[in-house]
Amino acid sequence: MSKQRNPVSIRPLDRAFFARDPRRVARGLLGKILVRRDARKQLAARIVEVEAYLGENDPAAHAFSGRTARNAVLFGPPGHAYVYFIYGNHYCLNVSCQAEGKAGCVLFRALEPLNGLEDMARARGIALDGPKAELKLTSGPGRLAQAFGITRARDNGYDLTSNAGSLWIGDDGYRAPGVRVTRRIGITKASDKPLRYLLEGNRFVSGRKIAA
DNA sequence: ATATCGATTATCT
DNA sequence: GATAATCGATATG
Repeated sequence: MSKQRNPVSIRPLDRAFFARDPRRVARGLLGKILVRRDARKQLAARIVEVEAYLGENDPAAHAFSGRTARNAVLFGPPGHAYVYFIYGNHYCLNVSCQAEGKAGCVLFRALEPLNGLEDMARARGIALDGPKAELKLTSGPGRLAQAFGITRARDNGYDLTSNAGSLWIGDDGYRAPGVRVTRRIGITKASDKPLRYLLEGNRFVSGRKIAA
């Protein structure tokens, strides 16, 4: 009778995990799991690509020009969802970091779907034909938000640190194999800084081409 | 295979 | 009035 640990148990990340520099949080989030649970669905997906945004010190960050109605969550406590709407079409999910008044955050760019793939496909409006279709479920910030039903009205400001909630982030003990760091995607300001973190070789990482 | 482009709206200047 | 932390479709080699 050796000590046994349930391999599928997932522990929520606590507030202290997010109360650090966004670069540390971004690295730490790789390999963790985003969970959506409501009456109808149980969605889970492993975090394979993220970007750090450094608050008021970072020209590419939404918080760069100070607090507004839109980015207020970033100036609040760590571990809360910051959801914004972009290009008239897409929602993107971030988690607030650092501390109250320090508006760092991490953008979720790609996930590897683990559970509830059929529900994700339905939310995305696509068919789950083959292994290739899975790649279109959660590879990209807009795609993963749609797959998880994330909207600003529903999720902005939501506390992501409780596994009693409908949206949270957990650790199942998985250890990230290799982490690669590149420039951030799709931004015009401070685009040279190495603040994008991804799991090396993971096929769910967004964007075929990598800018070093 | 990569490149370019239109969609569509909240937010800020 | 311009812009944007994107996506999917279309064009082209």
